[in-house]
Amino acid sequence: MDTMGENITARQRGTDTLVSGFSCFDLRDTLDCGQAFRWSEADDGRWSAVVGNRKLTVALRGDEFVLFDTTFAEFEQKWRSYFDFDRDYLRIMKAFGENEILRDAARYASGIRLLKQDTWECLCSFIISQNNNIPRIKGIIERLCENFGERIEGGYTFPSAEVIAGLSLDELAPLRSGFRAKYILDAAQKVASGEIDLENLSKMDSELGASELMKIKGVGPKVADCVLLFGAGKIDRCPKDVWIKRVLTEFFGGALPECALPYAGIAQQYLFHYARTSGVFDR
DNA sequence: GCCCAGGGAATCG
DNA sequence: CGATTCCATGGG
Repeated sequence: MDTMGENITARQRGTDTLVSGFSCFDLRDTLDCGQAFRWSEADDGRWSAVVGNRKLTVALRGDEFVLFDTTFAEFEQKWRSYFDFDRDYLRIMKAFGENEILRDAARYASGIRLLKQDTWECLCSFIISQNNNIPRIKGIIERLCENFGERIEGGYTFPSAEVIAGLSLDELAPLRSGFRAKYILDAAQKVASGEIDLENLSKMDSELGASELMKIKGVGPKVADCVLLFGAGKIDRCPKDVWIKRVLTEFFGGALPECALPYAGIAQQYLFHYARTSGVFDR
């Protein structure tokens, strides 16, 4: 099974939860690779983000992953699936070994894990991502949360579709999101009204889910695939952004190799990171 | 000033 | 159909 885990162990120590037994995990690779936009690193090496209704702070210490101010029960209920600890990344990387480029990319980006994010936040974030760069995407999302999210200890939550749906285009102006503001509004209205049911996506056929999502203005194949992959657990989706298109044409003759297809989303993450930051395309 | 950025809609031919 | 062009904004 592709969901078989790595036999990780988690235990509570004081107010923190400690996890060990995973094989592939690097915080920068995972939290700053462009799949999620709210994580940031502090001077002491800890990473923090508001996830759902609370702010979470984590760190990697040796071979242990620390979740601060977290109970074991909360880890089991929320963070275990958020950090994708029920997946055997080592076995997937082994499968990728059949292809040389994929093997290199997987080795280069081996610290990436897929984060299971909130579907609505994911939809909104990747609408904002279109024809945009990552630092600016982060800025727009930050302003979205500060302006319309709920104030909590240490930050702001991501505003609900219902809250956004009640706003006007003028009220979204402070985001400075450009032409994307009307897309954010259309997404919020379709979700809040129930016209689009994001909760169903994980159970739905992926192609059907994609066409549902593409009813939203500003959502095309790429954004839809990002929502399915990062927000609905559809591991076989491969969002085709400019980098992946370039990798596919220059290295793979247009499509991912057979060995990558069951985990196309993970291959996509490895290749995206590899293409963008390793310098393979520089020359 | 010019280019581009985790695309997609509108408008061509 | 496929191929261009435009879209707001900000950083290099």
